[in-house]
Amino acid sequence: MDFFEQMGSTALGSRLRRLSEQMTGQAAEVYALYRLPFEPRWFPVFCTVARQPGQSVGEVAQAIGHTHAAVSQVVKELVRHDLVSIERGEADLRRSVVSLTAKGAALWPTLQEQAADVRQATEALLAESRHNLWLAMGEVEHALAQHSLAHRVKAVRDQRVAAEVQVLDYGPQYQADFKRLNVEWIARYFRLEPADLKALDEPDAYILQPGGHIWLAAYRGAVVGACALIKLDTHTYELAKMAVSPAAQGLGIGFRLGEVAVAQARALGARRVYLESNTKLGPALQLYYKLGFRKTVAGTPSPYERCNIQMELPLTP
Amino acid sequence: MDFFEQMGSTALGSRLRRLSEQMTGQAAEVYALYRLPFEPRWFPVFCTVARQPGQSVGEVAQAIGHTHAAVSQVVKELVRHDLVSIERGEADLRRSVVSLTAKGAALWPTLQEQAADVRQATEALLAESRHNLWLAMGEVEHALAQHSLAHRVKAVRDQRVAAEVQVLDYGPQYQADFKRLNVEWIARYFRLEPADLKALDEPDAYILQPGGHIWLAAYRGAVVGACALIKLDTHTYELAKMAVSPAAQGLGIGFRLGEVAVAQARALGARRVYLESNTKLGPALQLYYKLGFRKTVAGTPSPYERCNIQMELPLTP
DNA sequence: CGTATTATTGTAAGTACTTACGTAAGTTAT
DNA sequence: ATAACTTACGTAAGTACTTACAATAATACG
Repeated sequence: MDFFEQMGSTALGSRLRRLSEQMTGQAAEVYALYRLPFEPRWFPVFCTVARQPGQSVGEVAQAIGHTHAAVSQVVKELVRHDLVSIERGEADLRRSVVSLTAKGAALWPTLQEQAADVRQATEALLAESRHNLWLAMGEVEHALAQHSLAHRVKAVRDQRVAAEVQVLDYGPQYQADFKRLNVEWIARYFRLEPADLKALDEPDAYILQPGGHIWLAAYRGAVVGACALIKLDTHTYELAKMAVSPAAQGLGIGFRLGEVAVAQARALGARRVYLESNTKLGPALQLYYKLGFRKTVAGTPSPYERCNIQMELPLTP
Repeated sequence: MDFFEQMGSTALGSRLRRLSEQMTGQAAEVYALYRLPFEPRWFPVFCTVARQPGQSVGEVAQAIGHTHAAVSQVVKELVRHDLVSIERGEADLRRSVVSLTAKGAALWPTLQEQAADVRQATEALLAESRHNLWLAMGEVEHALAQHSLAHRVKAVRDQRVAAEVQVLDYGPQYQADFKRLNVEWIARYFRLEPADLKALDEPDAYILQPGGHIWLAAYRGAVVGACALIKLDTHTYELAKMAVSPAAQGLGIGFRLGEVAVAQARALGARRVYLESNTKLGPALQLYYKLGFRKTVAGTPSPYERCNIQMELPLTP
């Protein structure tokens, strides 16, 4: 038990499960108290049917928030115990329309009475606490519907990672890293082309001298990302050589590099930033989209075979 | 979903379950986010072992509040994934001592980091709500440990039933009920004896005239319980002919009748109330005990074959 | 010292749901 | 009218635990 205390809310899911098991276990005792030949898990289905007979399996599932499969199974059991009966739908023969049998109808008043007692007891239980469990659950469900847990955790991690990621300006000492990171992904998805090697081996001559820029991203002592901005003409720069090592992908490093490059292009007075990519590279395209790039219709021919999509980001001065 | 709104807290268990499922489902997404080859359900076990290696299966189960069987299964899976290893205990060969493998140890820092992120995210999630779910769960768990749900529901029901149960003084119109209720249980557990029939057929002559009393309990328009007080001598009354119809048992009707009888005995100046019963009748003996009766050592011989236990309640004037 | 009891674990089966999938009935497009 | 699809349902299998039971080791008792 001390696990929960130590882990705190990390184990929220486990703890919810444990409490729900405790509750359902005790629910069985409650039925025993009333000596009803009835299992707790039947309650939602039975109750829904009793209140409004003639609903189909799917409708009941909708009402209680379970799957149709679960309802189907419970209904089967209820039929076995002669508490409900099913008929084919009149207009629609696919539907299984459920209604109470005489035995089920006879049970219903007692069950309602018991439900009222349970309700009063749980309401008293909830009222005992300073923090109302029922309302708290409602709030958490609502919050999770807005942003999933994964989304929230990602936000936390991104913030933590952001503090640890450094974007560095290019220097000759990074040429090897620059080449390694790009070769890594090009070789993984395509074939290295001569045009690649020229720029990767001599970034100074092919990128920086013509008025371009290169950045690298360092994370925990390793260089894990790279990105370049190549000058095409006075008003146009190309975002190229974007690479993040697989181990560091998903940490928002590409986005950070892209932001820096776009900011620099804007500072240099560019009217648009252009890029070429391949539709096979889903996550990369998504990143470009998030940076504001949109697909261009017609395009300049590319020196790279692998490029089958062109995007651009117009910059308003 | 409107089921929850309509049923309110009656469905507390179901709702807890649903929320916990939602949480565990999203937990899987979180692991995917970190690209860890790790399943959420392993977490408590793995974490416990990583923190303090060399614990046995039973000890881990104790720490995380699951059964040893669950831990055994998870450990088996973790072994299959080469994350932990098990050895026989040194002093005690029954114990399965669990520790991390090299691969498991390598995973641990990342997992810790992830856990810290999850914790921060869930804490922010909880902080968003006015009613703190974590604290509310703690309070409810505590409250349920004090009194189980069944106990609470029983209290509610007893109160409701008490208002509907009426204890009636005997009149000739109840002779048939008085006989029926007693014959019912005597015939069920034993054989009717001549002494029974005398008192049941002519309660006036055999119970009331000699200075005794008879009460009946009515519940929802039916007479469902009976009980008599027979005068043995100036200072001693016998509690007898206690009967509650099976359908109404467990509603505290016997206790109500017993209380009335004992109060009357006290009002009549009795020093003790005596009764005879049979050890086969467990619930009845429990009722007598709750009323304050205790087993007597030696006893007067009984006219009834079925009596093998005698109890008495001393009354201080 | 042998036997009865207790402790520790693993395995099987159950629980109350889920997801995945197949079948039959209905609906829409050609 | 036929093909292609969508919908409703039931069945099977999975999930993450549980309880029940069996096997083996340790300990207590006479």
